[in-house]
Amino acid sequence: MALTTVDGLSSEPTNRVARRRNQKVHDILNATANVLAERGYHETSLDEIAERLDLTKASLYHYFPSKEALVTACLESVGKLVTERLAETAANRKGSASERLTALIVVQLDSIIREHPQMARLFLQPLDWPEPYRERTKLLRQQHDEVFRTVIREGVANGEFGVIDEAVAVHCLHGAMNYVPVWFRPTRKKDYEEMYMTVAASLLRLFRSTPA
Amino acid sequence: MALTTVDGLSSEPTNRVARRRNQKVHDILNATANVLAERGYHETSLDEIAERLDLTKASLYHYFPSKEALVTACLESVGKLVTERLAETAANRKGSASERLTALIVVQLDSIIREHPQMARLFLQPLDWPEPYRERTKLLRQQHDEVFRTVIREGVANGEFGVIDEAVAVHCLHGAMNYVPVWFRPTRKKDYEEMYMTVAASLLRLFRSTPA
Amino acid sequence: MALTTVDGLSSEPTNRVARRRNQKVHDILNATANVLAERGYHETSLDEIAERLDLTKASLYHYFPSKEALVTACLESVGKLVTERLAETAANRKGSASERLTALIVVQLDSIIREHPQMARLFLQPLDWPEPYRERTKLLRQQHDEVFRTVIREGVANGEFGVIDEAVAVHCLHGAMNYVPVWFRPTRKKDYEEMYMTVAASLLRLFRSTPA
Amino acid sequence: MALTTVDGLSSEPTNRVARRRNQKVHDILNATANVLAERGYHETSLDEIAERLDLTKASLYHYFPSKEALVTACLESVGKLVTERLAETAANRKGSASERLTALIVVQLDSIIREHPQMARLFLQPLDWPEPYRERTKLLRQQHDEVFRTVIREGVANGEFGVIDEAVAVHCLHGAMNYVPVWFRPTRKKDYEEMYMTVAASLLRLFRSTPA
DNA sequence: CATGAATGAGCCTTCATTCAT
DNA sequence: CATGAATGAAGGCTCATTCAT
Repeated sequence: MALTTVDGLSSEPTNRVARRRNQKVHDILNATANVLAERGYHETSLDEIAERLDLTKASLYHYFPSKEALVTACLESVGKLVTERLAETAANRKGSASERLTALIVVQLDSIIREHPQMARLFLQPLDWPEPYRERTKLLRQQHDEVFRTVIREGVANGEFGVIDEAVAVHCLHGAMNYVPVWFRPTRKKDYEEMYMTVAASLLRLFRSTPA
Repeated sequence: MALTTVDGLSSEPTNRVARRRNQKVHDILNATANVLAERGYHETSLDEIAERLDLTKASLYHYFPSKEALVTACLESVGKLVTERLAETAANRKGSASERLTALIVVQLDSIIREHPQMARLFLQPLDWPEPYRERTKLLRQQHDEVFRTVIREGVANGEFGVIDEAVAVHCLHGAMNYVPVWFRPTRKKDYEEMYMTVAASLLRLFRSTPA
Repeated sequence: MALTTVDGLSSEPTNRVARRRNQKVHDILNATANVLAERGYHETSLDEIAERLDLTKASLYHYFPSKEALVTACLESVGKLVTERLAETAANRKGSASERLTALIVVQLDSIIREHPQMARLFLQPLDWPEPYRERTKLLRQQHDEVFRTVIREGVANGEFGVIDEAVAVHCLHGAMNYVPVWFRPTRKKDYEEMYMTVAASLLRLFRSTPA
Repeated sequence: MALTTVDGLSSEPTNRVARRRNQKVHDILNATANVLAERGYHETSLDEIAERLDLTKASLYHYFPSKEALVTACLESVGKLVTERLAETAANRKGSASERLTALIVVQLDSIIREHPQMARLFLQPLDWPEPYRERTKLLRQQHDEVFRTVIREGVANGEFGVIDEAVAVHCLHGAMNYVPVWFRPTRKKDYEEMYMTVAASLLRLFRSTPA
């Protein structure tokens, strides 16, 4: 499974040494994301991450002080990426709220199914992660939520959407979207797009205003 | 092993012994469910289960041949309970499909939030469980799904409901419902009922037929 | 694998209770011998012995105070049986020493291969048994040896046999005989008799006096 | 009990790290061989091996992935050593077949009694080892056998030896030789050599051709 | 007598973490 | 920087043995 890169490192390194280090950190986060996606948190061992990088376990400790720090950094980096991609989509103000929400849903589904499968685990299954991670991932989820909330509020404001309880509706949207990887098994490449649209159309009904 | 009794006295002791054993099995499954709910599968150790029962780890092996067997029995026992409760609710044919689906959602939410918090993990998070459990829990989820599907089909048949894709809609319903424990934090007892109704009302929109 | 009975209990029990107990002890020793023969000492658990008797592990402790006592009793009982059978054979004074030694070898081979396979383990592999057994089995081996020694001495006395060192020759005989179960794999029933005779003929060469 | 070294590592290590590792592996195999020889397979625990090396059990897993792998490596390394020593002896074509077979027997006895007592267990007692080992040790025994067979065949070819059944005779030879550690208890150093010669002389009678 | 229950000690194995080189 | 080595803590499982009923 080829995943896109994962960390958000961007600030230009001051010198070659720092650049090298940043590159390495980037590689490590990438490998971590892959293992996390394939095996799930509890089956992820430092040994496996190190092996994929042709490194030793001990070397990982030069870049991250603990497994927790490594995994947290990985989650935050992936989370940031996904949220940014969503934010870009939301920033395009063209089209109706429905169209824009549909676009967000499609982006989210593509993220957690094809780009960053580990995120589905993160969003969906925080209960199964060890305590230390829960607080941190909560923040990630909130930022992520915010993007959806904005579009939904605009839809409500212009009468296109109508919800009983905004917070609840957003949570339901979230639960439904992140549950997709559990049941979706594509056989053809085309299946992805079809499923994205079907799911989006279904979920839009949570928000569309109903005629009096 | 029953010895042939010479006198006419029926052998009650065997019965009492069996009852005792059943009680103990029941207690063990209960303790297991609790630990599972509190810690999640991967943090659940036989030692902790045993400790809560004032037993040693080894004693658990008198009742279950392995951790896998114990957890599986626990899941199936709770799963059966939940599904039965749902089935009872569905069996009550009074009211519209909407009313009955609402009732199902409320029962399900109450089950996974108050009665059997460990079930949320089961329904929501199969990806993070070790391989041997996935197949078995899949069956449980399917039986569970079936109850909802039946009511939804009836709603569709009588024109009350209209869906784009039944399977997708049911999956979305499930994802949304089982995600509730992740975000819901009640402060007052009354909160539960309110939330149940709000969530149910929101999710019904996934199914209600929209006017042409 | 059906083995013949194993203990040497014979002294007439004084009453019915004692007779019952003796019968039970007899059964237990038999079952133990079977499990020992099939699994070897280290794979033999009290649970398996008990199961074959439709008893519980705890019940075995009514008859033997420990696993060690049970196994020891079993070994001694089987050992006695085998030695007695050998002694009977040796007691028949007809024939040359060669003929009589051949008969002993055949009896011994039949004992450890068909009748009491567990004995082969005992005679051959005392090194792998826990310390407490070694001393006790040593005595058994000596008694067993004695039967062979007697016939061999007679052969030496009448000039039929000639050995360099009697003790060494007897040990060699023993090692060779008890090693047979390791390499012998019969395909037809007839194979047994053929092998017995071939082995006996080969081993007799250890003793037959050589012409000057 | 002091044993000679045990592994066959010879290819010069490329660097100091590799050399260190090889040395450690060598030490571990040695310690394993010692414990195996003293306690037998079933009483051999990783803890005891580790303790003799001033290591923890976990450290052993840096060198061998399992107990089975460790023991197997140990057996193969010792087996190779013994077989090589025998092969060297057999390669010396000087002398009659009798003389050469005598030399082989002496080497074998010295190997299993003084050099590698654990080997006696291996050759003698495969029945008591867990299944996974049996196949592997079978091969070792066959290679080992082959050396003896070659010399015996030569003796037969030149009329010096005459056997009823070659395979049976070789098996008897093996059984007798490997049984020696069970009964031999030396009191003086000189005893070893005396016993070697006595046993060899006795066993040669299994093969020497008898005058018509 | 017989048994179900309970246990303590022991075993193999895994893994995040530390440290000297 | 990188690594091989080492480890402590923990986990699942087995089994001979004890004991109250």
